[in-house]
Amino acid sequence: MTSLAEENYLKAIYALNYGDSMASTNAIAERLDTKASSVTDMLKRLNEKNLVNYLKYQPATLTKKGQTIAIDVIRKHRLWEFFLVEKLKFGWDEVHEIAEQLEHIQSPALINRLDEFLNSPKFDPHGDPIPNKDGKITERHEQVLAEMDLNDHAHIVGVKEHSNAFLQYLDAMQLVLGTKIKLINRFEYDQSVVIELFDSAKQITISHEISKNLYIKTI
Amino acid sequence: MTSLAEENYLKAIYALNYGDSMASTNAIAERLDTKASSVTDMLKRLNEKNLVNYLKYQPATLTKKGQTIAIDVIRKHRLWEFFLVEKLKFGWDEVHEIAEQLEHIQSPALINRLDEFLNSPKFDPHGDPIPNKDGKITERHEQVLAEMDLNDHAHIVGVKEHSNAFLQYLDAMQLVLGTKIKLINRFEYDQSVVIELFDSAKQITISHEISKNLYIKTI
DNA sequence: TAACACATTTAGGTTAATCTAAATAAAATG
DNA sequence: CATTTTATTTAGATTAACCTAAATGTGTTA
Repeated sequence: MTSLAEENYLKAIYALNYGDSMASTNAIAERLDTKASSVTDMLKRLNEKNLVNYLKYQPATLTKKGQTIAIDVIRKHRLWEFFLVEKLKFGWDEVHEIAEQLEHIQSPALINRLDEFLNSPKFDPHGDPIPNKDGKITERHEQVLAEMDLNDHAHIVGVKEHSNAFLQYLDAMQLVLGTKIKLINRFEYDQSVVIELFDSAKQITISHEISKNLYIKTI
Repeated sequence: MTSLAEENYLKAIYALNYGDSMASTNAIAERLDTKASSVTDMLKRLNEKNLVNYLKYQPATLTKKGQTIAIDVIRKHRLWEFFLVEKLKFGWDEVHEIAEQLEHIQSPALINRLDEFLNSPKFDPHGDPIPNKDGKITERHEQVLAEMDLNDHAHIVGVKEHSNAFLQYLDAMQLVLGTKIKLINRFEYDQSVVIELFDSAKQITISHEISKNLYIKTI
């Protein structure tokens, strides 16, 4: 049995090992808002339990067992987020904290039934893929709005940033998932872009900071 | 903030103070499957936090604050049970353990939206009343099948026992909530009763042990 | 490569929640 | 009502998860 704290460590280590980043003691500590010494403590325990590969002074990685648990927690998190938005009508900026609690409920039957009830959604409200029952994740080699070509058409399919401030900005700009856009112009000066929203036929300007964090799929 | 353990103690004390029973140290220990010394410890802490009235060697009662929390946890438990049965299609004998976990999720917004989503149900799948947002419980001065008069008609509206064995027995006998029955006969010898099920027009015999634990409402 | 900065670990505590064993109070009984 | 039984509390440990402060290792730079 894995405790709530352990699950959070596994999730953090999983997330930190994405791309070229590593799960160093300090990185984990910052992510979990705790102290480095506490992390060392926990890494030893998780290593003992065969959930984490840990050698003094080196970044941690997940064992097969640890990864299975981490992905299961992520599956639960994203399924609950989908439920909260689709069924309970929460905004996509309101669900993270609640899902952080719900993801720790231990009941395979519950998650299977929830998945069925929701018709096995493939993506959560932020466009992140929901791992399936066997832990398989359909990783989308996403393209980001900042890399889009002039005059191309695309759908918004996800966000790279998950902060409430960012999500609320997108809401205000009507840049929700599924929105169809066209790239009208890009300014060399600051890499800001002008896009057209198909539904409203409006044109808006977007900073590089924003366009870097919006996943799109060209049509 | 109240911890998971504290919430479970409050719930136990609330339940044990029902009717003429009392929340003695031993009674709480048995209910929570823990040791009496642990209970004494916790009672001191809860008393310190003004959630429980506790004097050495005397049974505990809840303060106003403690009762509010206990009822809120019960509200969450029963709403989740309703969700699990109505939406996720669990059997009424499968939901208790899952709801024991879900009841500790802290998010007033979540419970309000869940309540709305479920159309503010008044009773959970076992016929127990669901406290409303203000903590008000519509206590039904229930009559039990064992006290029913000959030839009277009634609906089954709840169970007094919640064990899986009992619920599964009722399922097998088709004695689910809402079932319409008529009392055909009562045997003085062992207080067993013969009832007729309206839907199937079948007659079945039921032991006193069962009829004592089935709430009914006469028509 | 010696010295420094920074990352990490160790040592030693703390807190909530539990336990066992021993002590004490309350209740029951002859 | 004295004694025994039972309930409850106290004393002292334990465990997971955290902390602070000190020590030590690693990597970078002069």
